[in-house]
Amino acid sequence: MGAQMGWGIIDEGWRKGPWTAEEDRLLIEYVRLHGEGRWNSVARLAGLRRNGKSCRLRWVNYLRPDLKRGQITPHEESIILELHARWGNRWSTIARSLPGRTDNEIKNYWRTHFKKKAKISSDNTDKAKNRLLKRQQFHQQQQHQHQHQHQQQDMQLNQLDLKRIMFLLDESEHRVPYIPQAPRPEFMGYHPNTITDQDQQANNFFYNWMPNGNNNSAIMTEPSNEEILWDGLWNLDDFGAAACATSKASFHNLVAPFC
DNA sequence: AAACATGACAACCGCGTGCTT
DNA sequence: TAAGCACGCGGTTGTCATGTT
Repeated sequence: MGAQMGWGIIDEGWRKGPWTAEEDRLLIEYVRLHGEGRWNSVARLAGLRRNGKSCRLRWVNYLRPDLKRGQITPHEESIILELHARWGNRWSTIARSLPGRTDNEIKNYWRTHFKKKAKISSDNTDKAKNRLLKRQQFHQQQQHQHQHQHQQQDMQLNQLDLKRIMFLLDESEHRVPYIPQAPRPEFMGYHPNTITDQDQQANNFFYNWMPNGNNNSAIMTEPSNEEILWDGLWNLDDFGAAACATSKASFHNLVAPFC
């Protein structure tokens, strides 16, 4: 997609656009030798014609060895939804609760999977929002009166949420033996139709770099009841209704009071 | 079969924050 | 204390793949 469409161009001395396998190799080698950070030195020390920002992004989002690859699992999905309900678009905060997932990945996932549903339902939920606002105003008044009490309660809630998230993740780990998939060339940002021997070589380097021995045969178990439930919920037109429907399970602390 | 729409994802950009000098 | 720098974050854009008409 790149060069012919204006990508891969040199801008003020810096290369832009999709990364090549060779660039990845150089960056991985750089981090292996010097560690993360000092991204602005990468160009000089690693011989890359990329600015520090670009290098950091590539490392954080694709090359870090602890990254999961492959589709977001239903359990991760439920966690994303729950944490987004709590924190909003604080993707990095959400990502911290999902080991191996990046803020960029979660952000993209949210935009493509949830935002449209939310938009569709927004018209239907305007009234609900008004109710929510009124309740929040009421709640704020209460908070003035019992601020100290609420602070303590919030701390307890956060701890409970964290525990539940960890539980969901644990459950997920045990039920779904997740095996990170080797990324397709296009996922790596390379041009699938123009992969050279050098690219292939560097790609092999990447596979060896990734832990747990990547292969493409992700093992999936039968979906659990909860997964089926969530799968069904995504198909509901009224997102708000979905949220209320799941209040017992995942939204207990978040939306149940307003349903 | 072609045109168009949508999904998915990589990458860039601008801004805020915190650290260093 | 202020200025400069590095880094991180969230929003946005661009491109290809896939599905639909």
